[in-house]
Amino acid sequence: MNDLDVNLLRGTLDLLILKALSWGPRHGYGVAEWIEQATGTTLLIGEGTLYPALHRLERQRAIESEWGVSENNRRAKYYRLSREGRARLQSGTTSWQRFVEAAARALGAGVPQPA
Amino acid sequence: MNDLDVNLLRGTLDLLILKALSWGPRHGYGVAEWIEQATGTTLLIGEGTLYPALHRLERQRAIESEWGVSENNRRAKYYRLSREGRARLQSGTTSWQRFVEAAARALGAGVPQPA
DNA sequence: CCGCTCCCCTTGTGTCACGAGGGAAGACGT
DNA sequence: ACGTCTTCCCTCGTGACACAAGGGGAGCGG
Repeated sequence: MNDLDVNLLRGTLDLLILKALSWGPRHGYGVAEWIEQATGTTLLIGEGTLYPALHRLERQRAIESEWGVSENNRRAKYYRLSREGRARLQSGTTSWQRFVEAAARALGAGVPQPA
Repeated sequence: MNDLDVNLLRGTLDLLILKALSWGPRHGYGVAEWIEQATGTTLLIGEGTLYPALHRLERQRAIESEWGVSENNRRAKYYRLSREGRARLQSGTTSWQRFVEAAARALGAGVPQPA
């Protein structure tokens, strides 16, 4: 059905990850779970999407990692928001909203009757 | 300021173009103008972004083109929405809204106090 | 005839979501 | 002891695409 959703994630995924970590450290797997649940299973993040994104954010110093043990007694890498990450979450969310509002306004205007 | 807007256009540009044409034929330049104006100059579409997108949509039979003369007496290619294009505008807008709502819900939840 | 605006186009570059792969290690049943 | 399942990590190749930087032609006003 919705094979068009593709690409929409661009520019939003990073924000979702940062938001997932805004309540405290989480391991990668948990971030994906949070996103799925927080969006009512509308957004499903594959591992091939998630992990590169985490590494990217870490390289950009938006998040920091530390090995630990999960609640299921598994080896897990816990990510935590850095100060820059928190700032980026805020400014990013703001401009995301600006973008969405602008686009929604353009897309939402009255639809002319079809033929 | 907002150098972060980048990438957000992905998956939205096509819809904006289709929407621009939903009121009648327009040439490429006019499409860009419409988008800029309809979004309150929040979204500025470069020509290197616009024309490939138009060609893409035409290749996908969402729009059709025809050479003509602009209101400024210039040679111009006019684009018109096809039936498929109109259908795609509708379904695309719906799933765009679903995506945005889901993301907004996830991003909008209460922000924990910083440190 | 010079510059400006309008209007068209292409190529190269980088980013990135995604699918498909691979692996280790705890838990659990038999 | 030994599959199998789940949790958790990772990488690589591919395709899509926004964007900047180029190039051009043609009307128009000075």
